[in-house]
Amino acid sequence: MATPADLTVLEGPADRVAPLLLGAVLRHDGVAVRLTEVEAYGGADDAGSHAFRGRTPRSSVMFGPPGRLYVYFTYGMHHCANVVTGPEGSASAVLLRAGDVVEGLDLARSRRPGASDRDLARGPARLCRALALTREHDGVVLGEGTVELVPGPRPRVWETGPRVGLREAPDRPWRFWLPGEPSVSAYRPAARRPRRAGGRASEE
DNA sequence: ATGCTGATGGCCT
DNA sequence: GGCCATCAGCATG
Repeated sequence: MATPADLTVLEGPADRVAPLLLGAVLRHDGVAVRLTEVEAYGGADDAGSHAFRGRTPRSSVMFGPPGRLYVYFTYGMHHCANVVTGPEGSASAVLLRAGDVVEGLDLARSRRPGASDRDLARGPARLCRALALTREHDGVVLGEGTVELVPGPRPRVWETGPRVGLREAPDRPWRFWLPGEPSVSAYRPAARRPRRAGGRASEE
């Protein structure tokens, strides 16, 4: 059994920690993923953060100490995982957007039927699926249970841009990724929902 | 390659 | 009741 990974890197604010997680390996239940794309959330004035309007049942883990997983459920079918960073109480976290499967390839394939290897963990919900992370893992302490995070060498280069799928704070370049990685998802501005045509003319 | 859209349910006002 | 830190499928160029 290996010594626990040093996670002191997580103690800083999310936008400073996020790029340092590029290249880190997250392992759970037979599959490990090397992170290639992440996003920072939280802090005092991030309108795009789940914590922006204060502590709620869903976001409460974000307000706790760094080194835990914050996993939420969205769109009625998808899970997304974050690593909570510091300082404690700042409600900061790094969303794990994409990675490469580096262990347990066959298991990951079986969890994502029909997906190409490149797509196995390309996108936050796909990454959770490949790693079998669900709301059951919300709040777990990294390294103490079945979820392990092993930081890699400090990345030397990365790129930044606006976060994906957010209407708020499109100007804040808090998405970080490794250049040239096939598993990095394409940028898409937040979809504005089509309102149902003009009013209530539609029937049921 | 890009673009739209439905699925589907928890979360929050 | 409206809004999603999304994805797959299908359409089109």
